Amino acid sequence: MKVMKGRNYIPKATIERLPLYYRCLDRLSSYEDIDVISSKELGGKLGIPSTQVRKDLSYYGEFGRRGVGYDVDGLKRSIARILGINKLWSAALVGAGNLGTALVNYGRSSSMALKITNVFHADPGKIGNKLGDIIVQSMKEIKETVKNDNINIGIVTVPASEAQKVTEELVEAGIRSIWNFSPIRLIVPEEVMVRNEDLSVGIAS
Amino acid sequence: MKVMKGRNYIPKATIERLPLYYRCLDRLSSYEDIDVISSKELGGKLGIPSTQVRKDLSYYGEFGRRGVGYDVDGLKRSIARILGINKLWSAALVGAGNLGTALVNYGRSSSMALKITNVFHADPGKIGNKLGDIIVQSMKEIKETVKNDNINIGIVTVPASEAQKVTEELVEAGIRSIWNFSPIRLIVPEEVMVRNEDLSVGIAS
DNA sequence: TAGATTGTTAATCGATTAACAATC
DNA sequence: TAGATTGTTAATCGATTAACAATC
Repeated sequence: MKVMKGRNYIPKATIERLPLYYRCLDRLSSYEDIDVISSKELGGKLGIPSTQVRKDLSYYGEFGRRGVGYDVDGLKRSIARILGINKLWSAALVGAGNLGTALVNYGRSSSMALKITNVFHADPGKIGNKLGDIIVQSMKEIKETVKNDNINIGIVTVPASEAQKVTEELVEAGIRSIWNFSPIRLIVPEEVMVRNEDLSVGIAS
Repeated sequence: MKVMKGRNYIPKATIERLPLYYRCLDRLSSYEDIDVISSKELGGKLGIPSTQVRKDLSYYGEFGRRGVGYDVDGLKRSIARILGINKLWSAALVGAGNLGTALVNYGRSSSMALKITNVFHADPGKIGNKLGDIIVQSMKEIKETVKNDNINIGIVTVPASEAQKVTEELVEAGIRSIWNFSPIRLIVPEEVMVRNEDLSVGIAS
């Protein structure tokens, strides 16, 4: 039970902070034109103690220069490599409602780790419409599109009543990772990964 | 710095598990017609060790019967009381974009622990529009409305560039809990609680 | 050199789990 | 009574923070 912990164990909490560092650095390099940042400054922007920033990074290597700080672009690239953000994952979103539209917009503005390449919708009235520069497709095209375009992730933003059906279509089309925004627990084969983002849980604390 | 810990400290992790227990119990009593459940069974459904279930609950009181288990309905109601799910919280949403609209719809259909009673938007073009049966109000009215209508929670669904400004207005209006959907970390006075629901972090793990 | 800041070790703090008496 | 299961204490495990030598 305490076998195999090894020297190379990395805390879950650390892994979850990496995306925060990444996005902060991305913003710094894009909009603020800052070349070098100290752990204190980076932490300050995120509400994380400098000592924790350094500890987190130290699990993966030495990225800073003592007495100076971290090169923003360099550290950004290093974290990208750690997170596997280099290869952008392709995602198909099902449900071109308000939430779907919001997510597509989100994806354009901020640096998501995935790119929504296709949008599907059941209601024929919406098919052919554009969300940003993505044309809404018919559900009938899911299977072929997922295969041809090598899509890895399915995003479910349909009403609860349709969520399970849509999920099954995604799985059948070959999707193995699903990001579920509907308030129901999806039933999927074991090999399919579901991440639930149930907004209705809300502030319960 | 280690002052005031007191006997009545409750771990953050415990508090975050309560909604899970609640929803599981709710499902059990609604659909499965189960009256009594052991910590082992309840934990099993959630992937949580029985010993942790018992410890979590023990922070709040004694809800079970030794040798028997927990009364499903009774425990559900107890947790509801702890979480304050009985009294529905009122929330003001700022930003009547796609995400804001999606949340208002969500709130109507599923059982959120809060009710969105007002929607505000900066762009004058949208003021007076209806989201469901809520009329979009001008930002100028925030302060007065929050006070008159006794609103507890602010939901921020504006673009990143506006989020901090909007937050300050909410805080000034007397809001002490903020649910932040913008991708930036909000700066707030110590007494204000922020829950970040940053969708752009996405599937990064 | 003097000041700044990293990377890392050790100490502290917080959360989980094991063990078990109490009780149904 | 025998078996089951709670509530709680103590032990363990994991994460954060303080402290500081190394180094720019």
